Amino acid sequence: MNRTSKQKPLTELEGTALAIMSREGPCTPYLIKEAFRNSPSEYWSGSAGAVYPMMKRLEARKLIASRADETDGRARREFSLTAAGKTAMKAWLLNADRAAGFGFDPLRTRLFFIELMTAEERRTFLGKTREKMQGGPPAPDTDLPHVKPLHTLWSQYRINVLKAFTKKFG
Amino acid sequence: MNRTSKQKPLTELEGTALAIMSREGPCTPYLIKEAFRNSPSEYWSGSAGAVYPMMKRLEARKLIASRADETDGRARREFSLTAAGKTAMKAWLLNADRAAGFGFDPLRTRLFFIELMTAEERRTFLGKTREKMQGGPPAPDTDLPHVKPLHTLWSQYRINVLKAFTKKFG
DNA sequence: ACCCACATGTAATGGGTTACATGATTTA
DNA sequence: TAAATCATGTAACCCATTACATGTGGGT
Repeated sequence: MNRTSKQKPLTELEGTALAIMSREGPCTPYLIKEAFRNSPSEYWSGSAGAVYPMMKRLEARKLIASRADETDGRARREFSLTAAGKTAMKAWLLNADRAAGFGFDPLRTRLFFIELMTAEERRTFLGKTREKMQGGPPAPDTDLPHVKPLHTLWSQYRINVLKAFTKKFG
Repeated sequence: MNRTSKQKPLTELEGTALAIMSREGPCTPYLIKEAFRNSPSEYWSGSAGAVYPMMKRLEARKLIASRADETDGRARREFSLTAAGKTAMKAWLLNADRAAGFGFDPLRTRLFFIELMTAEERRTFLGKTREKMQGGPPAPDTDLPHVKPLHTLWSQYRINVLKAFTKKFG
């Protein structure tokens, strides 16, 4: 058993941050923070209090390395992946057990308790939710060819589950 | 503005716990804990350290009330919803803004970074993930007519997204 | 001049995880 | 009788949220 396999596994936040750095090249914690904040998912808050300490942790674990960048008056720090960081990122990314997990869905949770709604509440709830989902957050702005289709596919899938469920139990 | 609208909103854990109590009638924290633990989603850990303190919080907020139950030698406490608890539960359950949110999905997160995988890693990852999803957790055992279909529907749709994505970008 | 975006961080607080501690009852 | 399940809880630790603090640079 080598050293890396003894390391405790990355959290989803940490793994995603490493993946962003791998995609974007050297970047500031601010960019990472904004990437989370701009995510269509409310799960990723992108708060400074979460991101800056996490970067410190990742640096302490030597998965990223920083250098100061003083091209202008602004105090910037740029972080890049170390070799160990890339290995850890790959292990996180390719973790099929994690990937297969259900995660958390606020709609799914509520639909499991649909019997607690009256007929009218049910109608209103399903209608409103569908509206809000159809006018949901826009696809992220990127050049990568798979990102927008994935966003669309996922949004559509959730709307379709809601439609199918409504037909049966609405 | 009345008193309840000033209360800070329930977390998903708290809302779900109230919904379980509403569905099951008076129940022990142990039952609540097990309900979370048996959830197909890894998001709901169902740890004692999360559930017991939460019940204490909900009782302090007078959303639930407890009475001792000493029918046998075991020290049991049973909690039931108060009127305020039912109101709070309904507000949580019918929150369409929350319901429409993306939540968190470990597969979606990883697919957004598919370009960081080599062709072979991609094949292996997509294949393994699909297998694990198809042999996923069984539908919860219940008499409620909508629960099993919802579980099936959700699992199937998620597998279909993976299939569609694989066809385009695998 | 003023505001917004860029940019970095910390302090207090809240709450979840892991591990521990205890004891009764059921099942193999 | 030994193990698993029922049943309740706490303590130490970790980490995310909210709010605060500070300062630069660009646009109107």
